[in-house]
Amino acid sequence: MATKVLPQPAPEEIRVESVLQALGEPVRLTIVRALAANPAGVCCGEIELPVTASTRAHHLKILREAGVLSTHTDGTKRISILRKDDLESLYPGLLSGVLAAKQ
Amino acid sequence: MATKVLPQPAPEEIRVESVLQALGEPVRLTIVRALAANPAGVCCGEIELPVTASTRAHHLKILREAGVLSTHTDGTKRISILRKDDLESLYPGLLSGVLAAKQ
DNA sequence: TTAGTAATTCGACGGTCATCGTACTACGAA
DNA sequence: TTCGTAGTACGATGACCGTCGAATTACTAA
Repeated sequence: MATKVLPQPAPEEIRVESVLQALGEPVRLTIVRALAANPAGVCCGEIELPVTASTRAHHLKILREAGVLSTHTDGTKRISILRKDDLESLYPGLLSGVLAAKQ
Repeated sequence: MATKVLPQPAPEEIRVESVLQALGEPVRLTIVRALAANPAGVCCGEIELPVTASTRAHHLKILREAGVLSTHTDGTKRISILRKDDLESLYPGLLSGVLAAKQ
């Protein structure tokens, strides 16, 4: 099965303002927490969110373009994975600090 | 000289969404970097920013209400200090990760 | 008291953003 | 091919946000 990776910024293109802005929204933070709990990747639609499908796609796009997550196709589904290593090397401690927050 | 501390959230009232949202704005990130470089505190007006005084006050208020910094009076001036310890205990690594980003 | 300085508050304006519904694309199954 | 499913793209709308100028407060110095 041929999988395709959706366009995303290279590590050196990632800007911290964009990452922080992406993380500073409740729905997107929920997505990031779900991805962190599933290192193997999560199908977008499986995350329970209080928004419609189009809004969900909108948030995933913002997270992907900010460099927070990576998405690849898998048939009709799309699997998203947290770019944990890239973020950790760019901003060591940032992600773990965010995830340490009690919800 | 009597100094007063401006109202700010207690550590248990600080929400990670608010902190991330506060940090995810270029002007405010500049302020945080300036405060991080001066642990003793900085007079608001001394930070070079591409905005007017009223906008500067607006950003400082957002940072203070999010729990990112603390402000106390010193005569006509107001000294702001990064709440490094509070943030570090709530979100270990977050602040250092943000500050590690090359500008 | 008077003048001057540092900073905030208020109201307004323009731009951005989260949200939705609808239409559309891509893929798999029958 | 036809249908159903997963997801995206587009346009519209209402809310929020960053910015500013003007007015105001708080403090110091003369």
